[in-house]
Amino acid sequence: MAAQAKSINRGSSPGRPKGRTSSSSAYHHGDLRQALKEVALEVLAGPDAHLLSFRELARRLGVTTAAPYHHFKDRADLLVSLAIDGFHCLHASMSQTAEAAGRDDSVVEKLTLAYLDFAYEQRGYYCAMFLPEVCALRDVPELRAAADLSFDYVCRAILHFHPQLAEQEVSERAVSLWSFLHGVVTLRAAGPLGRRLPQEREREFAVEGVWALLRLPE
Amino acid sequence: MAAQAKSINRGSSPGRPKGRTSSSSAYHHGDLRQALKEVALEVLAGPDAHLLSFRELARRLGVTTAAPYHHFKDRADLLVSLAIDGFHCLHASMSQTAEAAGRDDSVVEKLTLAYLDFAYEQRGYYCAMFLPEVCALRDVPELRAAADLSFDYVCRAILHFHPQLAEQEVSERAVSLWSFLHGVVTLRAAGPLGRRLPQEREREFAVEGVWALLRLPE
DNA sequence: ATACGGTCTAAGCACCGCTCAGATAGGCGG
DNA sequence: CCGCCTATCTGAGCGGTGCTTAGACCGTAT
Repeated sequence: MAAQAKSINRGSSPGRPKGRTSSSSAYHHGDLRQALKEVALEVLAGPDAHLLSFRELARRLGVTTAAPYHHFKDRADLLVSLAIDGFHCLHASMSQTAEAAGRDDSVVEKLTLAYLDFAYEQRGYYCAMFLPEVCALRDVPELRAAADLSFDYVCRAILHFHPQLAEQEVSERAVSLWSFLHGVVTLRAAGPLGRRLPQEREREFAVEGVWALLRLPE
Repeated sequence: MAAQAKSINRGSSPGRPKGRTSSSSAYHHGDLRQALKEVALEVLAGPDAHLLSFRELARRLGVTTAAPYHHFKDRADLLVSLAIDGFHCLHASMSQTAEAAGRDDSVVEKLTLAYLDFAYEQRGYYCAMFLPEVCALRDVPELRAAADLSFDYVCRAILHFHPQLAEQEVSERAVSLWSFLHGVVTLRAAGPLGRRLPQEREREFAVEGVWALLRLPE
């Protein structure tokens, strides 16, 4: 060890913010807040997500362990921030999908696949969104609002198929779809699905399940 | 040399194992391994599950921080041990339920409710079973075997309702039921269900969802 | 009675989250 | 131009954590 951390951005010229990094609050690092979020996402998406630590993030970015605390109140603050971004991202993904799909029944299938794609391709976000420590803070208004954005979108999609349903019933239907898909994703990540449900069957399987839950007797 | 262990419980009477704690391998503590599991379950079931630590458990039991390592290889070893117990417990619960229910359709409802009851009443076990760090170790043969016990039980129950289904299809159906129920439990614990699905509707709601998934077109 | 093995303690290493005093850099009014 | 102000970052440090090691202790087998 030693060496390395000694003087990284102190070498010759003083300013790290060299080329005026285009935008943001460029200072020593450039935009440490954004950089922290990006690196955290990478770690969350990896296999060793549970050992995500502020110190590790700081190390990767070449700053001291105290630096992150000028951009996030604490560890949970960063995770909640990522979860909010994640819900916005999921909502955007579903909106785009539905818009491109038109009004026929295929939208159900497309939205289902969009959810799965988001969960797997944006695994960092998905993890942050459903991390126990984040869920425990669901009272944070911004987080709740972001989550409602996605949920309400699903509700509207259901209402389009069952215009006669009462609000409470629509809401329940949405919960049941979300529970099913979240369960599939979680159990896949947890491992036990590996042997019982081949990966290549999963998407078709999920769509079938969603249809079954949508067609519940009314 | 030097040092010499001060002698803490050497004072007057030597024995820690005083009252001959009734059974088990009574030594200093009595049965530290079992005691660790029980206290860990309590912590896991509580709201601050994420700060379960060996040191905390040792503190609660009045032993030093190194003592637990003579009974469990490491933290994960204890958690896996609890998860195995949990799967056995779930299997036992489902078996009893089904046996008491007879052969009619009501068994589906009873098994569904048994799963929910287990998840909520044995929250410590349920948490241990689906903790990310535990799921990552699903290769441990004993853990896999315990999990298969419950899963295969569900498969047999499905086969009873759809005798003509191929093995792969039965397995998929079981996955879909499990995903749905696990999703409901997880989202309930995560928070977002709170406002969308009243607690008193949850059991009925879960049964309806299970029926829908069971009746999938074949 | 002695040797032995399972159980526990004491001490310590490396890592973690988080805090605080102070150095540094850039923007502001004078 | 200067000096001040604020945001940012560093270095050091506190208490907590997982895990290891050396040694003390107990109960039992020999």
